[in-house]
Amino acid sequence: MGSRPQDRDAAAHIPLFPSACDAAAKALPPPVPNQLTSKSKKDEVKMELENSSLWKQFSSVGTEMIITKKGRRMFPGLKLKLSGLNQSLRYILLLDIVPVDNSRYRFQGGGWQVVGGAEARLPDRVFIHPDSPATGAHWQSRTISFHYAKLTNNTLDSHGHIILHSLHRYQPRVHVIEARDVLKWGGQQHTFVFPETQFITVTAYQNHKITELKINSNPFAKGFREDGMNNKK
DNA sequence: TCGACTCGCACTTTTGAATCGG
DNA sequence: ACCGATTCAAAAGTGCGAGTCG
Repeated sequence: MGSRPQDRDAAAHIPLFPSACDAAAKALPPPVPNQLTSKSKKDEVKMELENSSLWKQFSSVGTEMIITKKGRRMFPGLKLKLSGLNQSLRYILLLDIVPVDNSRYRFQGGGWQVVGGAEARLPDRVFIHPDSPATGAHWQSRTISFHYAKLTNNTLDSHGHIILHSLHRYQPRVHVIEARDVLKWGGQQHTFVFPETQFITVTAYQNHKITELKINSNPFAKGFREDGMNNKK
C-alpha cells in the first residue's frame, strides 16, 4: 500500500458536508426529476460506468443487494468516469436510490415474482460523495467510486445511510450539481442512470447464482471460494 | 408453521500508526 | 528534519448458519 498519490490533492476540495445526512437532503433542490438525463444536455457532460461489464453480469442473473441494520455496502460498487465538466468550476456529486415500481417481490420458482404492493415510500436520503465539492479537474482526473455508501433496512437509522425496504426493486442515480458558490447549489444539474445497476434488496441472498457471483468477484468473500483456504473436507 | 430477519463466527482486505533506512 | 518503504495490529467488509421473530 504505502503512498497514495491521490491523497495529495485531496486538499484541493473543501469537505463541507457530511457524507450523507437528512439535513443535506433537505437543503438540496428536490431530488432531480427524471427528465434530466445524460443525453438531454447539449453541453455534453458525460458519465461512464467503468465496471459496467461486472454489473451486467449480475444484472443478467438478477442483482440482489444485502441490506442490514448497521448498513451494508453495495457490491458491485459504482465506479464512474466523468467528462465534459468545466475544469475549474466546483461540483457536488450525489447518489440516491429510487424505487423502480410499486411492488414487493418474492423469490420463488427460480425467479422473482410480484407478491403485493410496495411499502410506503420513505423520506429520500442522498449520499454525498466525500470529495464534494471539488473541481471538474478533480472529478475528471480519477475513477469516481461510491463504495462508501451503505444501505440499511433500519427506518430509524441515524448514521445517514440510505434507507430501503427489503424485497423491493431499486435504481441508483448519480447527480452532478454545479456549485459556483459553495453555499449556493443552484447551478446546472445532470442526472445519470445506468439500467444495469438496478437491483432487488434482500436480507439474505435468494438466488444461489448471485451468491456465487458475489463470492467469486468480491475480495472480502474470498474465504468462501471453493479453491480458497476454506474447503475443509 | 414458515418466510423474513438477526447475530456471532471464521475468513478476508483495508486502514493507519509506528518503525526503519537513506 | 524529511521522505518513502515496510511492518504489524486493529478495524472493517464478506457469506454462512443457527436461532429469533411475527
